[in-house]
Amino acid sequence: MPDPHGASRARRRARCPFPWHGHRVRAAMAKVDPMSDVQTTPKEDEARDYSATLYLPKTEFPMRAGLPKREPGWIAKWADEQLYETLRADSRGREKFILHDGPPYANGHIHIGTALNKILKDFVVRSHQMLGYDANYVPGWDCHGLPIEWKVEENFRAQGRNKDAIPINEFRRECREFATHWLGVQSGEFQRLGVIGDFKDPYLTMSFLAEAQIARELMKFAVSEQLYRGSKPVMWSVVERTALAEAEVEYHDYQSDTVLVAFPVANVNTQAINAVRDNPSEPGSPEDDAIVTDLLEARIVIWTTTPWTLPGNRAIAYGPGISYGLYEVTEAPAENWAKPGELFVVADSLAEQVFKEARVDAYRRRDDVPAAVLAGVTARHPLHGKGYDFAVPLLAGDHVTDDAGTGFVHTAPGHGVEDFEVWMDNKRALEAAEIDATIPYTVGADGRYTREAPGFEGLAVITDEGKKGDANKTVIDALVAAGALIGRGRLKHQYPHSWRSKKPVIFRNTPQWFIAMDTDLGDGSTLRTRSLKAIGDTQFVPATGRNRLHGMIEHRPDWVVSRQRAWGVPITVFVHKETGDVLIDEVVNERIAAAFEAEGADAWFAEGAAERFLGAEHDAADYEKVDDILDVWFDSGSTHAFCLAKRPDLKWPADVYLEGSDQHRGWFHSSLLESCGTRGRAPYDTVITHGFTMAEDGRKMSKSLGNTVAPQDIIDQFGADILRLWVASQDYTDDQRIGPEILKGVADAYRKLRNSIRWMLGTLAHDEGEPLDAATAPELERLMLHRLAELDVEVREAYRKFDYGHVAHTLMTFANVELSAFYFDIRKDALYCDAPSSERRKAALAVVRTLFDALVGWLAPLLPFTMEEAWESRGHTRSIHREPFAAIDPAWRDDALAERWERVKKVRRVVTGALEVERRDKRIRSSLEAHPVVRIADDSLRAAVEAVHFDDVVITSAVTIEAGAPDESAFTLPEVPGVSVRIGKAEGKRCARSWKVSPDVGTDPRYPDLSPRDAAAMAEIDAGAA
RNA sequence: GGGCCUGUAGCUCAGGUGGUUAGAGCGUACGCCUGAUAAGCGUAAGGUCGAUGGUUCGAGUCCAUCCAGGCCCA
Repeated sequence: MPDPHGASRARRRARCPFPWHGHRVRAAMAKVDPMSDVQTTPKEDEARDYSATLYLPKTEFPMRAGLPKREPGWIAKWADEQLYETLRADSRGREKFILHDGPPYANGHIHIGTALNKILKDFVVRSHQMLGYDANYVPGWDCHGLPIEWKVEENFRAQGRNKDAIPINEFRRECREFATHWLGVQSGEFQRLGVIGDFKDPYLTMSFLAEAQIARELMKFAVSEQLYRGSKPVMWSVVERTALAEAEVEYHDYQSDTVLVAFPVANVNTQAINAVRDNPSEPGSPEDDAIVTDLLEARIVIWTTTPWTLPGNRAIAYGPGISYGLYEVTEAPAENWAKPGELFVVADSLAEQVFKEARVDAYRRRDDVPAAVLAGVTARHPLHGKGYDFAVPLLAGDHVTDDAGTGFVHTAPGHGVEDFEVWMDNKRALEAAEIDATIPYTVGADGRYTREAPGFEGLAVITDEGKKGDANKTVIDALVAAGALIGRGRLKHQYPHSWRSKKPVIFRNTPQWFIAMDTDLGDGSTLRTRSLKAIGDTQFVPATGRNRLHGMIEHRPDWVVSRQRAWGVPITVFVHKETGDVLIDEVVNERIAAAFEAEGADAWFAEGAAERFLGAEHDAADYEKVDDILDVWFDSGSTHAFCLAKRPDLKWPADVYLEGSDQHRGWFHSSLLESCGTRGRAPYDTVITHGFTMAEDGRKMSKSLGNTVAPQDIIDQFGADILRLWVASQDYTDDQRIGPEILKGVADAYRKLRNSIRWMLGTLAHDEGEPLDAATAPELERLMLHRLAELDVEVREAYRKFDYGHVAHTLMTFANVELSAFYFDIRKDALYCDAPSSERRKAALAVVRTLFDALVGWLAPLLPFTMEEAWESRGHTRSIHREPFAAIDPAWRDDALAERWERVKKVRRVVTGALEVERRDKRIRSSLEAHPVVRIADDSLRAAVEAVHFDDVVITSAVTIEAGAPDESAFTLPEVPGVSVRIGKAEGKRCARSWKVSPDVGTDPRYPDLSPRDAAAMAEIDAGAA
């Protein structure tokens, strides 16, 4: 049997031994305009090469994008032509759509999460610009704060200079320079991603204007009396005389004294017990009486590794889920601290261990002590009668465990975060019980006891050298003397140390500034109620963000806004030395703000600042100038105030805030509080959150696992548009994944899309701009216009809903399935071969042009580089980014037509299936060799097929449609009942130009090797060239 | 440990109010074309819908528990 396949291969090889030469030859030919390169005198002795007479795709738009190299060129071009400024001018007077930028922190290079964030913002901005808004984007940077201070401090240390020895404004100047450097770096990195915005005039939290406005905002809180001075324990390094953040602390082994201390029960409130009991209908049952009587004789045992905090003790915390017992010591050595007959309350699971440490030989459990009973217990301080005569309430705390200690936690609200929180949570109840909720300042900045630790004043907890002082020993001695100590020991454990001095740190109570969540603002609302209402008025994408933010605001404590730092906006407040009142004077406040606007916040720290700002009206000697720095969250929470509200090219409130979902705790949160406190509503209408970027396996990226992906690497290897397409093809509201396989997939998808655009460009090289007339266009063209009308609605809606995944998936599927594999494939014959005068060809060109304009526009927000390139390749000199989305006539929509074509496509599938069998069995190779005979039982279906050029639709040289029941021996598809297809060989000769097989080839004697259509086309071409 | 959230083919995603053999694109394999050519077309394979238990005539869809992962707290 002959092998036609092999033979044809052999023939090709014989013609050209170097197959790859073909590319060059064809490429060279493709550059020649077929219109001017027509052979006018066909030679009779050899077959004429008609390929030069076809309207083949012709374009300089390369198949391979070379994005990493070429993208910077587009950026330079946009800068040259001042695209951003032009867009603003273009859209002057339009409705504004404002996405307000959440400021990244100005230190270090951007990472993949930052890139995702900025790209998403760019999608929002560009798509709304093309939807017809004035979508102005002003990027911003967060410039103050600790991390920059650390770096600057490090730099000074490298020069052998200590932070304390540097004048504060010199230090601040260095911080400013550091931030300036990094925001410059990041600005370049953002622009490299294709982000468009006002990079020449961004907003900075350290600009003088911002610093002035931030101070103004803070002073608004002072004026409305939402700002108050309270206290809070902070980690304190005695050696360095400074507060430390958690990140500045490292844990090292440390030997601590441990003590078991007994607190005598002072009072048992049976009412309180009953209030907590499951069955309050049985108050004062005999059982309870027994416990109460016993308890009044008993002592509650605590265990601590910091005996020096006992003067600061104000409460005892117990675990509501822990089972406690009342124990009696029955045997103990003489002279033991815990003596036979004494009663102690401890957690059951820890009793054995506690009594062992207390050197008790034998004990017995007398009774249960339910948590409900403990709720009503008040104890006495072990140093009662020596200046510690207050009540020590028992408080429920979820932080209490029964895996170590006694099941009771000695609570000194000034010396621990959890202690502080339990204390504050119970503040109202304590005050109701007439217990003073004030937290004492028992230890000073020098690490020594103050007057508020009676009997121990002046003793050092930690010395200036970082060694243990006498505090522990003295306190323990006092406890022994009071008979309160029942055990002691030593423990080596991990204990926080300063990362600089490596010396141990302590928690000590310090004055701090708070913004009250629950102060009545005069209209019955509080910051909390206002914020919760504002959350209700805000739209969240995804919707779950509302719950998350609501839950946080609902339960958060007052906002601590003070930091004992150097680099930031100061808390510009004066406190009267005697009354402790905050000075409220608008004249002073305005003096401060005006000075900041002119000189920056450094003015607060300049010589004579207090006198300058207080002026003649107030005596500076009467006031304390607060030198604390504002929490940077207050800075960024105020961006709406100094950026949105101040810039005439923006508006307040913003349409959209868009950040990572971690910002529910951060920027969304602080902006909401700030804005509700000063303006009564949120600074945004919509909050969009994105998830986090994970490695390919769905796990967190980490340097140690080596699964990190840097945006710079992706840009260098693939280009920014690939990174952007990655962003667009993910559901950003959830966590995303990235890695080599995923990027390869994105690059593949990009290449396919790019090729479809390239083909359109090549085809449109022959477009002479014949106007589109939908009414007279062939059905197939009208079908494509119908789809455009549908897509127009779909794409615009998806952009309005910020659903970029939907845009990307829809458009890529459309380009692949309906264009490349269907419409383009079918219309190649008409577009390549039809005569210059062909209406069909002109209609197809007009539709391809319309498709191109629509697609390039729709994709421009996602792929700004590639679409600009495509747009320019069409000969446009005006950037695609200045265009609105293409105007699509809604009248193009024709559902009846589309429905008919859906059925035609089904029949097409049967034909394609039948052709595949023929190909597999080597009866045909190209579909143009086939002549399908299609038998259709259903009349309306047959009519639909007959109404179209079905041979074109299935890309065969001929087709026959028959009525009748399906031929069982022919090819059928179960999902398309009533249709059978038999494939015959197309009869006649192959047309040398169109390659279609037809008995009519040679009808025109002038072109014996052509079909009539091609002959007529050639006649026109030859005549035109003559 | 608490709050919020996620888990559908190798990859990226669809799957209103529970209803026949769970879909798409890409990728893969195979075939065709060689006039989109480091391209284009076709066909096919590929899923215990994270797991288990329950509600129901019927669950990817509802409930519970568990597992894995994420963010924020502790």
